[in-house]
Amino acid sequence: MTVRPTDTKEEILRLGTELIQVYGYNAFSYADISKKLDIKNAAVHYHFPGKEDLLAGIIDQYIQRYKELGARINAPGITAKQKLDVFISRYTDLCEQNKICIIGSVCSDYNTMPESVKAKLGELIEMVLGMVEKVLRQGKKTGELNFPETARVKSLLIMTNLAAGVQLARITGKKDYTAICKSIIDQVSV
Amino acid sequence: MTVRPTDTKEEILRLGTELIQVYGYNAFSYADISKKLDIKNAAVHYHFPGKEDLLAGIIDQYIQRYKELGARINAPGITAKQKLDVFISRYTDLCEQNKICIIGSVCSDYNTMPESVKAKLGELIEMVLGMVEKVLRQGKKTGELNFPETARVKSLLIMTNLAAGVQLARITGKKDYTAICKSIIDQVSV
DNA sequence: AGAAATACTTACTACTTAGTAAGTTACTTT
DNA sequence: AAAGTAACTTACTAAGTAGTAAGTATTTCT
Repeated sequence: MTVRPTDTKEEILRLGTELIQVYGYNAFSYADISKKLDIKNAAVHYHFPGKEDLLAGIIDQYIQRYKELGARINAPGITAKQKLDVFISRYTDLCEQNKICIIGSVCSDYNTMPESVKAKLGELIEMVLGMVEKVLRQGKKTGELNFPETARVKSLLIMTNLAAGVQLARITGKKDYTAICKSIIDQVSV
Repeated sequence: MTVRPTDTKEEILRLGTELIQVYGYNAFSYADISKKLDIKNAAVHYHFPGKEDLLAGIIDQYIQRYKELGARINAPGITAKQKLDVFISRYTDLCEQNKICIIGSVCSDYNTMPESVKAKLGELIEMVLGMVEKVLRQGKKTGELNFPETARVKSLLIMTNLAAGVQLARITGKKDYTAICKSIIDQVSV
């Protein structure tokens, strides 16, 4: 088992993710990727034959990372509030880099995507919502958190606040995003 | 004052708006517009020299319509809750047509836009937020509505719920959007 | 009636787009 | 050592992109 000579494929995924978060899916081309990585555009096609394959790969990687996050979160000794903070901080990180969530970004172009990618995106969203829902439900059960809505609906409210919050921050500034985050915490605090 | 022989310019604005709401700003071309309106693509360029001029025109029209909405809302005899419903129903209409809010749509492509359009988009958002904020503040004052946050922050929370709610509905279905709307109302009810 | 403006069409250009087929290099397996 | 495979590059194509210059028909102004 030798060290991989190159990790071009991973670099493409990384840059592709960034381009979606910064400029949007239909606003970047294979040329943008190949130029920045100093490879030929055919090299990008070698790893991801079509642009939809690249998008599928990016979403797959996102799903994988959320799964890892889920495993980390389930370690003992972490409070529900801390778990919720983990989700919020992912969006805060995006906000600070002037990026937006890929789900929100790709959603604008949703109707230009093939069914296979639409399904993958649905899988990702349901996973994230399910994870937040679980944290909320458990937090409510142990008395750590409190809110009048069901855990499912509260997860919808929180995730829409965060997703649109980072989008808004781009235009009106980060102050609004900060206020949103503070309110999310306040709303579930006992 | 005669009847305009054609209203091509308005048809372009209408179709452009629809294309942004359905496919996204960077996913449609002047050819999409000219084909559907059965005109030549140069005719679109005649009315809107560049694509950014078209986007600016679309946002201007949006601002105009929100101003009209604001005037209608200020008529006597309308309760704060009814006013809030007017805003919500605009998003509900979008949701039913599988469209998303142009603000949310264009936000993905924000960094591909010229400064002039960015400024216009900021103007639109501040206007909408300001209008919702005003409704909330007045409703709280008269005792019609109640919420722990400031009117500004509550308007941020509601608008992010709605904007991301219609985006989400595209992928996970309209049921989630309906639940979000119900919660928004419940949260401000006394 | 003549001039000017409006709202286009015709006919194009330069460029970018995703995508491909065939060749090259270097490492790995047999 | 030969064959195969992985990871590319070279060199191209067909289609689409925004955008323009010049011409035309129709209405409006003077």
